Amino acid sequence: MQLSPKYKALFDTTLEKCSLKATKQREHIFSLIVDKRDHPTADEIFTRSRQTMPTISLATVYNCLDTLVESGLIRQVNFEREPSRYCPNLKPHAHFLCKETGLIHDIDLPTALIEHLKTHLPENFKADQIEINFNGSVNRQKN
Amino acid sequence: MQLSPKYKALFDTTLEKCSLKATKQREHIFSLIVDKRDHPTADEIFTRSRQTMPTISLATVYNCLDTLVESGLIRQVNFEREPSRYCPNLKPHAHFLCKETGLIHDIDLPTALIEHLKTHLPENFKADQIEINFNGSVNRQKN
DNA sequence: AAAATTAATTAGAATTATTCTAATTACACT
DNA sequence: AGTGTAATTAGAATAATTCTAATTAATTTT
Repeated sequence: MQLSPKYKALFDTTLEKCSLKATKQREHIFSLIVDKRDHPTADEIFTRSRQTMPTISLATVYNCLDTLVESGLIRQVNFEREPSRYCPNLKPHAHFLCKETGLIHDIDLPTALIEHLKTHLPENFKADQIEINFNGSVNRQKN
Repeated sequence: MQLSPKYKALFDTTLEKCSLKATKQREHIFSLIVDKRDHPTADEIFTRSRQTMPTISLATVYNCLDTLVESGLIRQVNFEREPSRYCPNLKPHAHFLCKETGLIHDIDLPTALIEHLKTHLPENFKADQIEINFNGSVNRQKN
């Protein structure tokens, strides 16, 4: 539950840049997401954060998550009508939801490919963000 | 509110193939979505359908939408925490949400590009579906 | 054609994720 | 220490969606 110096610095400078405060709740939630990168929901994060910070409220969890997403420290992942999930991987990547396990997997994508996708937009369309979500199943590897 | 023969045939044969019934509620909702392709929400569809079919219930709208999505006649579009929207465009395409107008635009993409995206998946990942969502703004065209 | 079976629709209640509200707390700056 | 602003908190409110149980419609069997 302790941020590595690298992430701690990222956390502090990013919030600073957005003129937001680096509170202990925000840091705590960020560290949980960085630590266990399993794309938890707000509710799961709430449960986990309570274990070491028993006074934190669900509203704060939502507030912190929104703050972290807005500042660009984490990404919000949405699949269909499911609750939002959160992801600390800041490299360009897609998500893959396995319909059998319910697990979300990160799929690394070359930046060039993402940029190439943007070339299919009409000229007057300016994209801030692209979300690429796969649905399917992961076959157990033969061994 | 009348399906063209082409869409009527598509509707009938597709449901037939899934051994689902081509009820008048399902047809009505499908025709609304085909007719006004503005990516309406379930609630908007409910309001519109009431105008010509005043007895239809919201539950039926949801049921019919689920049925149409499952049978592949329409696509469900999800942006962040917003309510689901529905799209009759069956060609491979992405969606672009303009943060200024709130409008969703279809972005045609070559099938080859979609297929190329799949090549970045690990070998044992089998994708049924890919969803590509852009967020940004549409600049008014100079004239 | 009547009866039986099955699927679809309906109204309204229930659920659930998320947002809002108003009060309190924490921190930064004089 | 006192003031101002931002963040946190608890709990209520909202809104989209799903569930439940009853009714209706359609299809098949007798």
